[in-house]
Amino acid sequence: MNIGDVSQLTGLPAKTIRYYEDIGLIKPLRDDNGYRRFRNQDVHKLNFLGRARALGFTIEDCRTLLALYEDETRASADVKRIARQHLGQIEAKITDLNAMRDTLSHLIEACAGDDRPDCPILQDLGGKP
Amino acid sequence: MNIGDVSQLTGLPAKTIRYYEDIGLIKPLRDDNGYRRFRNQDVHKLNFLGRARALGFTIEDCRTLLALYEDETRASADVKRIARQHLGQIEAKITDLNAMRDTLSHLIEACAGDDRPDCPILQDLGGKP
DNA sequence: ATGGGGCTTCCAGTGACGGGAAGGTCAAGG
DNA sequence: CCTTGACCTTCCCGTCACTGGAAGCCCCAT
Repeated sequence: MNIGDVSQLTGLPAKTIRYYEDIGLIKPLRDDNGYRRFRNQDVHKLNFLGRARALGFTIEDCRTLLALYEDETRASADVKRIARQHLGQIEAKITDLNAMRDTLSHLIEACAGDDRPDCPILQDLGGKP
Repeated sequence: MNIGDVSQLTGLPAKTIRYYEDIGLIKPLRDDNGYRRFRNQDVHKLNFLGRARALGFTIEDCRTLLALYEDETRASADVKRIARQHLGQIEAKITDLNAMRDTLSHLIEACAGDDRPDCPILQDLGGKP
């Protein structure tokens, strides 16, 4: 399989697949013409990576998770620890964003949004003295 | 005022303040020795920028908001439009993160987290066939 | 005069790719 | 046989909003 087929199959852009090879996440073979040749295991790994990335894991987390995935003697505790840590970061980000959303939506509600210059949003940003 | 004082006052790193000058958000004066000399209006702008950035506005949004802030003849509708657009992006991100959190927390709950290799998290990432 | 802190500029790196150029390869159609 | 067009390759730069670090000037206190 060439990179285009794999891109179709996995939904990952060819650029991303090449990048994943660059950083050593996958190691497809090469044809005589220099084209990458992907085996089923490569496609499988790429699907794994796509799902892990969709859950927001960093590339380095993905590297570790993939290694654990391939390691038959892993301890599920190692996986769980990574996932919990990531979950914590997600929750922290959600908290931040919720705070931003609340502040912003209040300000937006208070703003007339007409052609006059008076604006609670700018007042707030300016330090509303 | 030198950059260190302003950094203290605004809570922004000196590096960030220099960066904001680089990209034209502020224009502090210069002393004869080449040091930046900040006026009150510069500090005020930096505080504005700090608050806008804390609400997650991009630098380009900040540039526009700052221009509106300084424009006595602005229409509050312009400000509100930017804020609403940003709010939409925040809400979209929250939705994404909530989905990730839900998926992740279910998987984490299902994972024993001991020294055995069986792991629903990896099963899911692997495509749980 | 020496030491230490503060200031300056400039260069490079971050994460996870995306855009685009320059050029090789392959199958089909004229 | 030639050309066209779709693929593929590598390489380099750009993204966003900074951050780190090096090399060097400036100023004040001891």
